Amino acid sequence: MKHALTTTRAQNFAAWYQEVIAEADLAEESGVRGCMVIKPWGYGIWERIQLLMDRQIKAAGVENCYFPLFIPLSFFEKEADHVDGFAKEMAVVTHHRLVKGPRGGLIPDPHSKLEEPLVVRPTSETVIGAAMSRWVQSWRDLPLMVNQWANVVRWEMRTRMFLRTTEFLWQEGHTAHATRADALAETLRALEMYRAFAEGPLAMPVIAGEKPEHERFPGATATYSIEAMMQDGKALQAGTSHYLGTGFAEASGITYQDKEGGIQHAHTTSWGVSTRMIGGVIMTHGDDDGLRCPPQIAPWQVVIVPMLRDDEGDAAVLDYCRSLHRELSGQMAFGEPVRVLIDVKAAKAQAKRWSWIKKGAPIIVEIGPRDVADGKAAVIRRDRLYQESGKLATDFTVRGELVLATGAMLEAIQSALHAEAKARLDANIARDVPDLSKHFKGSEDKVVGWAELQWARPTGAALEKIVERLKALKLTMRNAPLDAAAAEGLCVFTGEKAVERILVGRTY
RNA sequence: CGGGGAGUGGCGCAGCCUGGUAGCGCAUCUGGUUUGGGACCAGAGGGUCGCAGGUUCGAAUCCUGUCUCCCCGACCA
Repeated sequence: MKHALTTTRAQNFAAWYQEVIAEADLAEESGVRGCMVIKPWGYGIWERIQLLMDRQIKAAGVENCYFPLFIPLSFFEKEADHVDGFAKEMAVVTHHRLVKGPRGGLIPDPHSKLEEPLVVRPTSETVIGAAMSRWVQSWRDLPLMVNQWANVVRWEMRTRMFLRTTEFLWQEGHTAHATRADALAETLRALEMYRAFAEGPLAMPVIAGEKPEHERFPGATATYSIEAMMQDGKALQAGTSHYLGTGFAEASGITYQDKEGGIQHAHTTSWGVSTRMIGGVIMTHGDDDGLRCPPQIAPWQVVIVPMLRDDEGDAAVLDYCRSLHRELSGQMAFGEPVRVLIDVKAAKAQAKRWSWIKKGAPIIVEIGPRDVADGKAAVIRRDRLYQESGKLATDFTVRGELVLATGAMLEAIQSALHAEAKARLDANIARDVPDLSKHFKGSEDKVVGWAELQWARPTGAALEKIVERLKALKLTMRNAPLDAAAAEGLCVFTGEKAVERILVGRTY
């Protein structure tokens, strides 16, 4: 069977990933280190993610706002762990004007040097904390819950499109609460929102759990994540939610007067998901013909491709497409009107078909003169592209039947993608692993997945030793699943009594 | 940042060692024949070789610097 991509997942997963991004027109290199241009199809997916996530955020009573891109350096110096975590990856603005340099070209004007350098935000706890300190006076001001959709910059050593870019787009929620219990509840509420979002609109099964101590967000008291398994068995951290304790409140002076008249520090949280999720969707649902975009986040769910012949028959084909477009757009899927596009681009029908296959449009409908005559439509479902014979599975359906079936078909595609990924996740978590190095041997070339281990959760030097041991096997601890069974055996690392179960695996 | 590889029409590459002002495939455009698994034939357009210096009569080719990309490590949403 001939596939649309030249590199298959089995041959070279990393090269395949890049080819999908290029061939599906999701993004391209920009010429600026680690920064990408997100193209319309890729950005359209992000807009769908934004729209659906934003509804969830608002439904939880969190309000959107916007904070500055530039953060005074001194803000970062207030929280010691936070600085340590981010210091080595900051973009810093030191000047505000350019002048002609001695050797031609432009250089920063020495006279325009800033009194205090500005950092391009890598995350906004510090600025938002400063605002919260002004906004919060009384227990009546709590909880204070805000969110912003923004870009952030982290100067990473090594970048990969969508997965780790120097600049990325995300959503960051920041909340302040009166008590630890309230803040923890909000942290877990956000985590559950992410879990449900990944499993729903993204059709991407994940494990929600708590990060071990050494994997926490800089400055956090507790960090939770959702972890997705890519088709090569590696883990992708697809969202995080942090309980920040009172550390940031102390650093920023977020205090309130309680009912008894005493002054208290607020308990804060932060939580975010980013454009990385698109990378996760690619590596979860992509196949050797490109992306398979889950219908809920597909910018276009149904693409009608007219088969035009540059003759007098074209007008009838286009008319037919337009009325079909009207009928399909009147259908509902996932509680929203179906998003339908007629691809009228002046390109050959076959070329258009393959471009939409590579982009992963869930349903492709081809209309030629024969369909107009028969009152039918040729339907291709992206999740089941081929027949057993290896031929494209094109279903010639009566037009009216297609219209009525479309909503259910989109929902079926969404479920099928999720079920496929869920089966893979479940099949690749090993629960009885006596010998880690043996188990993960060759995991670079074959899918090994993760191991769920019982451990004693030691701290300090004992933990460091375990981390080093895992590192030698290229493994990291992902999270301790919230819904895991209680530990009942001995720690695989120390032999002590185990206190929880933790996932380990290779990661992106 | 350390080790390795690479930047040549939109994309993928050859040419570089042994300097003499660019070539191939795909894509694009035009015309014709085609048309439900990525059509065929004929013709045409498009690059000064990542960028900046240097050596030379002459640089894609040699030298230096620099930027970017890919792979491996350290770092990470």
